[in-house]
Order: sequence, then structure tokens, then C-alpha cells
Amino acid sequence: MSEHPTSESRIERELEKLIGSQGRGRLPARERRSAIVDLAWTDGRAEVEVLADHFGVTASTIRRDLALLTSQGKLARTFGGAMAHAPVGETSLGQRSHEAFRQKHAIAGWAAEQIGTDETVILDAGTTTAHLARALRHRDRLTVVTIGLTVVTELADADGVEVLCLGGRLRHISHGLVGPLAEAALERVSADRVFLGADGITVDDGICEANLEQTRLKELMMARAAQVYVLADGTKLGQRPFHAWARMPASWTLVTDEGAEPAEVQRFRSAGVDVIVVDDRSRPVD
Amino acid sequence: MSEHPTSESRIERELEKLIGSQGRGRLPARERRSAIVDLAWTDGRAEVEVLADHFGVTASTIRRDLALLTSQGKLARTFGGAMAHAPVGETSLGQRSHEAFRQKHAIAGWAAEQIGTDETVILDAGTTTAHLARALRHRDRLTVVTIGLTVVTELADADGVEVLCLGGRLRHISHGLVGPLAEAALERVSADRVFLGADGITVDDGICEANLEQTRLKELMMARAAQVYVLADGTKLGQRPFHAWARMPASWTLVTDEGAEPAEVQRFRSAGVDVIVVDDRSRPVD
DNA sequence: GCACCTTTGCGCGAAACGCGCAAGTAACGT
DNA sequence: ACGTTACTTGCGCGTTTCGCGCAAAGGTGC
Repeated sequence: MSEHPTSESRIERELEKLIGSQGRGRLPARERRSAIVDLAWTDGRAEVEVLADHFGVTASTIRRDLALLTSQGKLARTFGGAMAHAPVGETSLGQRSHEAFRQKHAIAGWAAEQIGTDETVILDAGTTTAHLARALRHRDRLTVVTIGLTVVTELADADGVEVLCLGGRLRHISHGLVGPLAEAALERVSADRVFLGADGITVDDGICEANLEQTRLKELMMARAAQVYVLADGTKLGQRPFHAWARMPASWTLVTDEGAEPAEVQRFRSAGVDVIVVDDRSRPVD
Repeated sequence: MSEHPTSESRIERELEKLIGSQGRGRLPARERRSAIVDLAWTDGRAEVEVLADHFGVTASTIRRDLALLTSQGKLARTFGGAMAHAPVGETSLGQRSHEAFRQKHAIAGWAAEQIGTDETVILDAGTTTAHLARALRHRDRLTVVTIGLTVVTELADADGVEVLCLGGRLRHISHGLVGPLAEAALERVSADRVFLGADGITVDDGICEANLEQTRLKELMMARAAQVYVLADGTKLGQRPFHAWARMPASWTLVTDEGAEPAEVQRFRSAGVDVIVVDDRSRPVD
């Protein structure tokens, strides 16, 4: 148009101030960003153009905001805008379980195949059992009893699965329930199978955990199920990271992946443990 | 180069087939898409170029795949690629609570202010109480007792808050726990305050819910707390969507927003109910 | 063998991106 | 009160990415 497109838009901005095109003045940057997160949370996603229009700023500004918020982990950037960043890993299995996704997925896959229709299974807390829960989402006529928040979350919308959540105090680190309430509830149910996770597992002492509250619960779960499985990727075998132990029953099954030391596997087999080594590769996701 | 750039790349493709540049042939479309989801889940995100290179197809194909998978809700599209889609609305408060975000947020904000240090509060299941839980995330020296899965999820990483999850059978529709296990656990705790949600609330009959299992639980929760609050946005007042009712105690507080009918509010006040009407606007998020 | 559907590659115009610069604004110290 | 500093915003511009349409290739069933 004229010689100075810049000065023209400056005039527009002046006018904007005077007449308040967006009404009641513009929000400070900080509030605007907070509001963006708000909006994104409200309807899951927010588009750049819409936001720019809504706040009366240019798309550039919105993009900068989104870049900032993304770097802060409050949002996730998409093509035309951003989406509410459900902190994958906090609620579900995400970054947290990146370590050994394939292994855990494969182990969980094998475990899921063992569970028949109309059975009742107990699932421990932990990322591996969360994978198992995920594998059970589309199952029908199945009852899952659990102390794991991640497990419940995975099955929250699995209409075909009956989910029984034992109560208890929430351990923020593991997202599992522990304490008297869990133990009392456990006394009121029994199951066909129990699938346990483990911070470490040895032939001599059994499952290793951070404290006795957890190991006690694991022992109780084992006592309430006919068949006991321990799901532990190869790195857990023979490890003793803590000093609380859950003793194993006479008969149980160890499910691990090919990353396990053959010598370690042999040690378990020699002790009469039924050891399953699943193939990491070629197990489709969903 | 030559007159036909197309024919040149066709030759390249021919060569690709013969020498197997990507090794062992190309995956069928269906498997490739599955593998893309797998990869995205594994490391959280996947870039178009990387995927194209990995599968030996063009970026166009990958984009089409991503578009398809996005429409199926399996992935979320980002600028240079895609990311693992943690379905926000399923786990936490997302689309589900879209309806009345501001109202619920404001109500929850007021409720949070009532809770003092070292108190124990019972939180019902529901989106409004989930908002309340969210408002309590950064609190310290506080015990939250709940039957709401969304509440537990919100507080899963709130290290300062002691979370006691009552057990029970999971209602997939409301993400709440019900049944004998929940009732039994409730008998073992009491609290300073209880915050209840409601599908409908009337002066004469009290809280309206879909079935007696829930209303029974609500009555139990009310009996276990010194102070009773019902959090219900304006649209819930006077509503009778179902036919199961929870009777109210002699003294209780109704917390609603300005969307409530003044006549309706007056009806509650006349009946001796303590009614709080919070301001929807100007309550910062987080 | 043929017709039909799906998948793939490619080109091209449109959209979105982000970087750098300049101008404006708020906070702070002297 | 004034200047300095840090921050924010708008704009231009080159770059990247997107997605649509078309034609060829591959697969399937009659």
C-alpha cells in the first residue's frame, strides 16, 4: 500500500489502545501465558490463529508463548497450535518407562496371553504391570484386582474389564497403594493369578523392594493367588538395590526378556523356578 | 537433469528393489503404521524425515500415515512429525470437563481456601472435585481421602499431600470407586470436611445420583466428616435427572457459581442451607 | 484378463515456522 | 527525575513443512 506498511499498523495499534478493540485492555504476558495453558487444558488444544485473535496479539507472539510453554513442559506443540500436555509418564507409561519399553512390552504381552476368560488376576503396581494392564484393555469378562494407580488408569475406560482397586496410602514415587487399608482389602479377595513387579529379584532371598511395607503386600498378594508370576526385565535379575525382601512361594514363574544374563537365568532354573524368556522383538503394539 | 525427473526416480526405485537398499523388502502399509505408533510410543516422538528414511518411503507417505493415525487418535501431530498421544480427556480433566471449566475451577478454588493445614478432607469422585484436587497439589501437611480416580491422578505427584485411596469397584463412567470395599474402608477413617459432587441437588430430597450404590456412599462420606460441602455448578440446582437420593445432614454448605438461578439459590437459603456463590471470573489458573 | 481399490511418489502452491531487528514498555538504581 | 537495563511485541523474510491432486504401481476378486 503506502511507503511504510509498518507505520500503518502502528496507527492501527494506537487505535486499538484508544478504542480497546479487544475490550478492557490487553493482558500482561504472564497472565496471557497462563490463560493459554488454561484454554489448552479446557479443550485439549489451542490454535495459534485463534489465540492470536482472542488475545489481540500477533501470531508471532503466540508462537513465542507456545515455544516458551513447551520448553517448560506445560504444553506440547502441534502444527497449527498446541495441545494440553498430559505429562506422559506422570499419569501413564511414558518417559518413565522409556528405559526398557520393548522389554516390558514383550513381557507384558506374554503375561496377557496366560490370562483366560472369566479369570480374576491381581496386578502389582509398577510400569511393567501397567503395560500388562494396557494389553488387557480390550479384553472382556475379566476381573483385575490391583494396588497400582497406573494399572487403574490404563483400565479406567476398559468397559469390558471389571476393575477392583484395593485401597491404601498412595506412595508418590511408585504410584502404588500400600498400608493397612490395602492389606485389609486384600484379605477379602483372592485370584487365579498374581503378576508382580520387582526392583530386584534373587534366587535366595526373593523380591527386593525399598521397604517392608511393600514386601509385606507382595507376600500377601502371592498368598491370595493360585499362580504367581514375577515380571522382571533382564536388568533386575540378581540385583539387590535395597534391603527389604519378599519370600517366594514353593512354585512360581519368572518372566524376563533376552537381556537377562544366561548364567543368571540358569541359576533360577536350577533352583526349580519356572523361567520364561520372551523375545523383545516382533511383538506388535496394539 | 534429464527431461524426466520422474523417470529418474523410478529407476532409483527399481534399483532399490533389486539391491534392497532398506534391506529385506518393504513393510506393508498396515505394519508400517503399527510400527510408527510403536516407535512414537517408545521415544515419545517421531520425525517425518527419520521415519521416511527408516522405512524407505517418501515423507509424503509418512505424512499420510500420520494423518491417518492422528484421525484414529493413536498419535498427535506435531510440526516435524508426531508424538505419542496421551489421551488427556481419558486420564485427567480434559474434554470431559469442558462443559463448565471456569465454574468448576472457581468453585474448586473457593473450596480449597476453606481447607486449613494439617486437616483431613474427603473428596468425592467427579470433575469438580478433581479440580479441587488440582488446586491442592502444591499444599503441604494435608491428608486427602478419596474414592475418585481423577482425584488420585491429580495428586499422584503431590509429594506434600498424603493421599488415602479408598478401595472399591471402578465405575468406568465416572472414574469413581464404589461398592462394599469402599464402604468398609470408609468406616475406618473420618475427616474434618467432605466435598461432594452431585448430578443434581434439590432442597427437599438432597443429592441425586444414577444409583443407590453411589448415594449410599455419599451418605457414608457425609457421616464421616464434621463439615459437609456440596460442590455443584448452577446448572445442577433443582435438577432431578435420576431417582436415587442421598439425604442431607442438618447442616451443610452448598457451593455454586453465578450461573445459578437466584430463585433456586433463595430456595436453598430459605431451607437453612448455607449457600456460597463464587465469582466465575478472575480466578487465575495454577 | 480386466476392472476396481489401495498405496505410493512427485510437484506445487499455501501455510506455518522461527530468527533478527527495531520500537515500545516496565522496573530499578542512582 | 533521569538513565540504564531487561523484557516484550510487531514485522519482514527466508526456510521448512504441509497437504492436495494426479498418475503410476501393486494387489484382489470375478
